[in-house]
Amino acid sequence: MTTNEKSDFIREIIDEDLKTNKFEGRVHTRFPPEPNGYLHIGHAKSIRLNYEIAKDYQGKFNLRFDDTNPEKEEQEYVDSIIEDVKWLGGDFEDRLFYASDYFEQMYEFAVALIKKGKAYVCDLSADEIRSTRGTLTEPGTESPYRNRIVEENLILFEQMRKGNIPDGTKTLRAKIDMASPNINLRDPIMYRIVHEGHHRQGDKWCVYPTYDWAHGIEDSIEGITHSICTLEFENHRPLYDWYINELGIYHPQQIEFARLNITYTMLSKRRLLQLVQEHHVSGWDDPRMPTIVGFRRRGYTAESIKMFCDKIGVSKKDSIIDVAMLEWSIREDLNKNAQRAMAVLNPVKVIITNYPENKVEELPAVNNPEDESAGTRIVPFGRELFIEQDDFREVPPPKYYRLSPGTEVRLRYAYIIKCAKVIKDAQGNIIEIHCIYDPETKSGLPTANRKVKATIHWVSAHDAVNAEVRLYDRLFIKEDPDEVEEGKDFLSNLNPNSLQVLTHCKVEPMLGAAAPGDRFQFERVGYFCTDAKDSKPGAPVFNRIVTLKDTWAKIVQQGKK
RNA sequence: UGGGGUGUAGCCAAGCGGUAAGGCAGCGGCCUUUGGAGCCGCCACUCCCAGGUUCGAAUCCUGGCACCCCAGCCA
Repeated sequence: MTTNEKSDFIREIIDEDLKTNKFEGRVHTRFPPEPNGYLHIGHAKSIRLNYEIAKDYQGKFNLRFDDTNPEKEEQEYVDSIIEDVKWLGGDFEDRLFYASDYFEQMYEFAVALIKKGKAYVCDLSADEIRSTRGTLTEPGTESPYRNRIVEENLILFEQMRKGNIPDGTKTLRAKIDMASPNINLRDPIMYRIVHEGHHRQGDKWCVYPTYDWAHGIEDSIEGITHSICTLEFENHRPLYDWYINELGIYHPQQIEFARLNITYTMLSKRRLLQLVQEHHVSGWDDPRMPTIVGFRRRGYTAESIKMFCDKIGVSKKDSIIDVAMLEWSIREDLNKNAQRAMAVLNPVKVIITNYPENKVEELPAVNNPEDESAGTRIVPFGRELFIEQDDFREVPPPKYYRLSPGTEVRLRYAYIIKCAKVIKDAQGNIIEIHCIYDPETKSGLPTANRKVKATIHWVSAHDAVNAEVRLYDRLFIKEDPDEVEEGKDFLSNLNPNSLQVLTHCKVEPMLGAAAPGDRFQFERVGYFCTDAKDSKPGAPVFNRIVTLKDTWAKIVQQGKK
């Protein structure tokens, strides 16, 4: 096996099927979302898995909405899902399908099952069905309507469809085995009556198929070969197979894999909806959300998410991926591709007292040290600058390399400066740092190579652009957001500091013209993305995508232990 | 207590009877005009446990144990 050949248990199954010619050499996968919410990174894992498999085996990949429940589904979700799947590179070409387009066919199949004596109309209420289903250890009891004659079932089912039977009073059930150890086989419900408009079908239907009944039919109609889903559907596979076998239709193979979990991250659609509805976040696209729209607004690239999905692999083991893996993916991408810039988030003024009063120099700065073709740009330098408050300490702690009274640092792309004096206000806050520069140390000069411990970034005070910077941190303070004290829920694990807004940042001129969605590395700070909604020309707003790895922070951290 | 799954390092994950890949994290060092990046090195004498088969077992057999899923007219 070559090193770059992918291998996982699903591909092994496909290889075997190819060998035995189970599907005449075809590979056809699908991603079947229910349009009841926005896609999150867990869906990205599934999209990439299904798409990559189809691509690698020269097969096909479908996008199919599993829109069988009108009570929860909306067109807004359909639209966002299509956009997100495309953004993630899931190319379904012209194969965009809707389960609801198969409703007539499903209805006919149901009639066929009734005629076979394998399905019946049941008058039991939801409560009665629950109480007759039995338990995990005890068998259920048969419905008194189980042996209705075919003709009666046909008539009643038609009436259900016509809409003259109230919600919840009748269902169509498969006649399987009330004593099965697999509860899914205890006469499962195929249709329920729901008088609710459907986002695509309008009022055409008032009976809606359940997942188990619908899904295999959908896969079969589309000629799917490998129907890949998550582990919780493993118990449903016998039912998936039963329906298809009884119908005698083309039979795809269902395969289950472990869904994605990430530390400090909530990936439950229901809970993400709750975060949005209760305004714990600004919306589905809040940059702290693990949704695809959230990651996109935050500044994550599609490429980084693809890399992440490749790296985590696929198996049947319940797993929780370290969020550091995700952060690694975006740094890996942006280190190679992001334009560098200088931005001072928490500014303090530096005055270079021996630098001429009105002099301005235009200094060349490298756009990307990892990519020579990115070229250079010009940054203005002058007598008054802003530097990061963190880059100066009046009393430097051990191993602190940056500026402090009497020490020297290099200003990136400029000169070496030495701190001569600290100016404070009446409260003792540092308001100015007076330095002297050494003209011989200008970057590029042969005499510039004097070693100093640190290089710091800066922005010319005269030319600085004011910016807002939003520092995002993890949304939850616990690795497992669901790990809570008695009586509390996951909301108690929300990180109160997940968003910090800085409104007085000073950034280099080039950043004033940044377009929405542009990504930068603010040197020594992190990767940032111009906010697509709130950033304006001349008044830019930047989202922090991820920090740079910070060795100094680690030293500080270790010092505290 | 029924059924279905899963156990390889802190987190993922290869491995398919021939003597434990790789990545993330971590830890050293080198290099550096980003405390970034890069480079080098370290990081499982052992694969949930106990027996057995075998010249040889993470891989096969037997018996345990732990964890996850299932009692929606959700998907």
